[in-house]
Amino acid sequence: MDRKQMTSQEIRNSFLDFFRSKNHHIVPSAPVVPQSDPTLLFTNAGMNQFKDIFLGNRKRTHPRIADSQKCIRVSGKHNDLEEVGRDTYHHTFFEMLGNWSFGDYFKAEAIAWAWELLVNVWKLPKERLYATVFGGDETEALDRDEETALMWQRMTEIDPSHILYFGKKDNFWEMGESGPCGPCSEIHIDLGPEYESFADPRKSGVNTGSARYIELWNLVFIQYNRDAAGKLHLLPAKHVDTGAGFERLVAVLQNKGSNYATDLFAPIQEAIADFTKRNASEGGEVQVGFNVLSDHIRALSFAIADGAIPGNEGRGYVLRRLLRRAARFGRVLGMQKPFIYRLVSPLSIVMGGAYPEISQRRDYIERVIRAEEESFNQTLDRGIDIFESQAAKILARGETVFPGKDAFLLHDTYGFPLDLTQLMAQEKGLQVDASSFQVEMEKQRKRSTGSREAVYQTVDVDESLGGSEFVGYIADEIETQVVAAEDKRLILRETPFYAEGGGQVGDRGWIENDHIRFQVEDTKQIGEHIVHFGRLQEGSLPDTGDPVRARIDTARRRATERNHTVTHLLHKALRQVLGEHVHQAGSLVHPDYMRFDFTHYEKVVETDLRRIERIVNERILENRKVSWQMLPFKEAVQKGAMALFGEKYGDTVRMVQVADFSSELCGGTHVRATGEIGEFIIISESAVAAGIRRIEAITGLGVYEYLRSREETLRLAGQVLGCAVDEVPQRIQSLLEERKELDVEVRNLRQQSAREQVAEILDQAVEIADFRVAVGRLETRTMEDLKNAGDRLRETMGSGVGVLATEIEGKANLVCMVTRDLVERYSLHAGEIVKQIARLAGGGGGGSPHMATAGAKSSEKLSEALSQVEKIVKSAIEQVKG
RNA sequence: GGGGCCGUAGCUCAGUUGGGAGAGCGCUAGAAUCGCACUCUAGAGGUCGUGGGUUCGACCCCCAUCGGCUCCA
Repeated sequence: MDRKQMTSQEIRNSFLDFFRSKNHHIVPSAPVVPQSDPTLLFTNAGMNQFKDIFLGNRKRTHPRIADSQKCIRVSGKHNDLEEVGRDTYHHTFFEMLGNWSFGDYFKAEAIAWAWELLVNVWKLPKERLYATVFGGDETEALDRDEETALMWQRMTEIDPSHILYFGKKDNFWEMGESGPCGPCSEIHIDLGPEYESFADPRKSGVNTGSARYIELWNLVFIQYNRDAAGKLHLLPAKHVDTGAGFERLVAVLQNKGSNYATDLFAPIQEAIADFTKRNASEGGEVQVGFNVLSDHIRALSFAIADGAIPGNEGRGYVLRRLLRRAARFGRVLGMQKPFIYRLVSPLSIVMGGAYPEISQRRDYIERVIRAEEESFNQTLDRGIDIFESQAAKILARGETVFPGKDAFLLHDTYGFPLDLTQLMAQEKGLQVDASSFQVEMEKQRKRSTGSREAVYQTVDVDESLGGSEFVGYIADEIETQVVAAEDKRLILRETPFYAEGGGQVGDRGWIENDHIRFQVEDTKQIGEHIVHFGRLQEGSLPDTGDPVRARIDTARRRATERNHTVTHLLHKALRQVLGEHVHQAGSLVHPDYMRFDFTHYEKVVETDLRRIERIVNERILENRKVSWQMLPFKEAVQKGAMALFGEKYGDTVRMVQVADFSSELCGGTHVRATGEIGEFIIISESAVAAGIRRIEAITGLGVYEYLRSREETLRLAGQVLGCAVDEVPQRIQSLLEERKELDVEVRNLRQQSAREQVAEILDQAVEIADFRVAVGRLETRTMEDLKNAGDRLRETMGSGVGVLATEIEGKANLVCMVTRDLVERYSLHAGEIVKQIARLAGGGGGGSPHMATAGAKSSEKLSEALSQVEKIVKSAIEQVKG
């Protein structure tokens, strides 16, 4: 093949340039961590960010769009994590090139352009290209997609014998259980016989799993909507959704047999070779290790850059698993200490150009990865300890099998990987029972098969009335019309209600007219509609078009605004005091308080907190003007507006400014001038996760109430202590000291009293055989005292049995002592003796041979029981003698 | 979302049918030394994660809850 070799960067750009020339609007990649889709762990396909358009929840902004989308896939039917790194083309992180038509062009253009780009621009040999077409499905009553096949023949120079039909599994695309779907057409390339992975080439071909034929591009023609019942309906507007796996494309265009050999991975692999002094060409597990590390570092870095953090659930747990798998292969390469974080640097060189978040957040990504590597080492150390003691037991029994159950326990409870267990077992000459391990694993899978189906919320709206214009920046109430009404949900043409977003909670309030009164409890955005959730207090559900007055709870909104604006002040103050590495990592703006999460590697010291608090309060006192404007994204960034990483912004953005101090992109509502905030205090500073701190604070009347209640508490303390408020700490100090002295004194007195009482009881002791039995009641306050008295008795009586009793809160308490010599000589057992006494008193007890305690609910029969002690001891001795 | 394990002294952890809260390291003081380290002796330090319940009695059993670790989705 004669072709100028393009770099990956050039290939990416040429794709975008090509579609730009076909009137496509180029958009940036959405974050890999979805901001507003809880059904999705990670962005896993190019179409994710356009889902709402397909569902009809959001209007298109452009009829034609193209982009390169970063994606992460770690589980799913064709993506087993354990396989990544073992072949040449599966990845956890990949880029998906795509072009879209929203109700604009359809099959013909999609096919023609794909062909043009592959053959004319990228110069791929046309005789090696194949096209697959949907072959119909009887159960769905769908015909063969002959239209598409015909277009391939007419519009391209493809070899007609290379047009192949496949079934629903390969050539019918669906988003989920329900929703938009349609047939698709894939383009595959034959890399040549040298890539054949089957012994018998006759079995090989497109869609057989042979490494020789690989898919380059999938063109999806969305023309149906599957309803909840599973039935297909033709869509009024047809869409095109295409996806080309970037890494494969680069491998093909750069003539490499493996994605890992392309310039996307090579620099990372070189760095690995440099650190480990090993070489991927050694093959086997070493090569797999190189692949795994260079793959996983991409997924980890991009996810962390977009705001995800390793943790123990959800997407955080996915990251943790990726890192641990990488670390495990690091060990294969002889690396015991953290080093994976050092791969962020070569990655940033490769990808930093196309995705600046990687180079900009490099330090932070490295810190997060390193911390996680260190924590994994701890997990391993713990696992090794457990394995060693387990293995020692097995060896001691002379066995050679390490039970699968134990291996599973190590894996399940302590996170110790099976292959490590196997390796360590081997070194000790043990064999892990892998099949019973798998049995346990299967049980666990069955246990947790909690079906979680994706639920897509949609709303039916009469589009002719327009819908959901937010006017809340300037108005608290407005006369408008109902656009849609459902049980507990209302949509208006215009609304002053702020929908939950950007950390700010949704507004509450009322929607009413002469006939109805609807109380709004929360406001949320679904697609492009602002939905008012609440309940009808009066009247019945309004009709579409009915006039209503919408009115927010202004007191609540004003309080929320104070907390929102102060978030911006705090953000800026944090950066001034702690440094520019501080980035917002989440926030909650509530009427009662605000919560602000930000990136910072250590606890914020008290003096810094006070400085931050002071800066914010100074800005409040200066009563600076707060203003906002809509402007193009690029312009806003040029003006120095702070944008959040991982946040998806449109072309035009809203910039909120606090005069000469802060400037942020933000859709939330704010006070008009900082003076409205009143006052600001930080309530707490804490850790959320490694590298993320959280500040909680309050403003306005909240501060007043907080300080008032503190003041009241302090005042009460002073009152109780009988001193001035200022003297409270001192007073407490001296009281504590006094208390300590009294404690000592009381203890001495009690001991003295116990000594006297014990001496008296000892005087009245009875001789049995060659020892004494002392029985008596005394006055003590606690069980502790009684036990101490017992100790005293045993120490002074030399050889004997002592039973002491007391009454505490109406209950009988007993303690029985037997001196050591009697325990040995007569096998006397204090526990047994006390049990019998307690039974007589209507209670229970027990203990060790030399000391035991017992009790009963009432002390009524106590004296009677004590009178039997002598008898009980005697019979105990006789049993031994006899 | 469903499981498993763990929260005991400043740190690492023991604590076995429910019957007096422990060890090692660290800390303080003393002995020894010219001084330090080592050593020896003594001591301080515990709401046994939190809240309920069962029991005469709970670190231990039951329920709830919070936090950490971990596996599966």
